[in-house]
Amino acid sequence: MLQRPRGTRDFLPDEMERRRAVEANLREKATRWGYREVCTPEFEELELFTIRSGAGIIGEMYVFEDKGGRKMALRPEITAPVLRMFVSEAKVLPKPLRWYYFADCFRYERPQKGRYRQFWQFGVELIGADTPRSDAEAILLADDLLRAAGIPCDLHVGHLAPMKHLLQGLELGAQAKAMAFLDKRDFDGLTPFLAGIGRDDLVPRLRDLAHARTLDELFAVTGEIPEKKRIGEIVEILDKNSLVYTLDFGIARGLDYYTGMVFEGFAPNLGAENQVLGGGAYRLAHLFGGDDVPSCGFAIGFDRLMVSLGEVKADRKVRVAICTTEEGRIRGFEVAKAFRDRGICAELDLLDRNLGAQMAHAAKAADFAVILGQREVATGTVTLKDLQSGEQKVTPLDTAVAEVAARVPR
RNA sequence: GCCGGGGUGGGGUAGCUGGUUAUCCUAGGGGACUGUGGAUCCCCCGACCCGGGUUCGAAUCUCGGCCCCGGCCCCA
Repeated sequence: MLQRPRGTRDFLPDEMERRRAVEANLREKATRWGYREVCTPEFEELELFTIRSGAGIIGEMYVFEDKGGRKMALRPEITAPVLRMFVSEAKVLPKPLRWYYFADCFRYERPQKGRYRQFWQFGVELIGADTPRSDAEAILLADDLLRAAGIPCDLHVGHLAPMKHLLQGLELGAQAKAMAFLDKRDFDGLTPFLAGIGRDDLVPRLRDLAHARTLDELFAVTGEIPEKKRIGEIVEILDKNSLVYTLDFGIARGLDYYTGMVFEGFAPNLGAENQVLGGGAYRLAHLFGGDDVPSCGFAIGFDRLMVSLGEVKADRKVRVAICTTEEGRIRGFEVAKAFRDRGICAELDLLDRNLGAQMAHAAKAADFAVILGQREVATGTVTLKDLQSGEQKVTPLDTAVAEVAARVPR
């Protein structure tokens, strides 16, 4: 038996229906906010990703050489491709651009709960806006999407400015390290690190920063900083919209291209990999040869979302099973077509089963049975049976179709 | 890359201190039932992850690999 590649999954129809149902909710919501779908290639030049994230990520990517000897990579994320696309063909579109994508990504990592080597992201990029309101829109949209998906998510919202303000005396490498410790809330690691460079005086203020849950607590730590007004405006918008969230100025997001507002979302039932959403304000376009366009975006880990949702059933479509005796087999195709033409799912028996066996099958898989035998064929009628109630009647075909159509939920 | 637990029909399992034809449930196909139901009864289909070793004999013991689950690291 051939095995499927490690960290990948097969999806049976039940699961695909669940995934598509959730996906449809996400698309619908993003569309209502004015976001439109974009799509980029499944693979890109390797450099696109190393420019953004450094050569260190090569070990965690699917990298290959194409027949022309070019270094390529399966996309490990979609923000960089989208910004590449923006720079190469959308620079002149009226700003801001509101784009979303739903697509699969590939990372060569050790699989664990909610982490696969092929996984799907639903992401949003808001390009060319840099105001408290654009920051707030991204956060509110993220919340709206997670609600649409049915996930009770714990949203953490922060801003990098306060942390950078406190760390401004340190050299860049030390700043990055300190931020990584803070992001993990690893004060046991942070303290000796800062002591090692003679700055353990910062530890108490950093600790207070990471624990600040209100703006008063935040600014008590940082004092006046240039971003105070902007952070205040973001928070005001979130609060006026009754958003439930946690202020968290310990978020560092591990990447240096984030420029200001950052946020993350955590969902239950996920074990060690419980972050389902991450994003913030960033600047990337200049890396791909464009102007330094400010952007803001986030991505939702779709597979984690589905794991967190657990066992939910997608609504099943109304199905009609056409059950025939030998005399009705040919007419069955016409009858099935009449239902299909009205948008109703209709299936025929293909196995020469006797009527009893067809009915038994229909009872498991369908909502209605349409019985076609010698009598129906002779009189040009059908027998429509409601498999829930057990009621049945002999009617003309279009009456039967209309009756079933009336039962399809809209 | 590291640590722990696993891998038996499509799904779930018993066996696993080596020994006839590998257990049971479920799903699937057929029949009892060529004009009507998910019940019942009967039949059928279908599995020891792969490879080496020990042995008269391996699902069982052993080694390696692959994969799965959970965790560490990482997490763009």
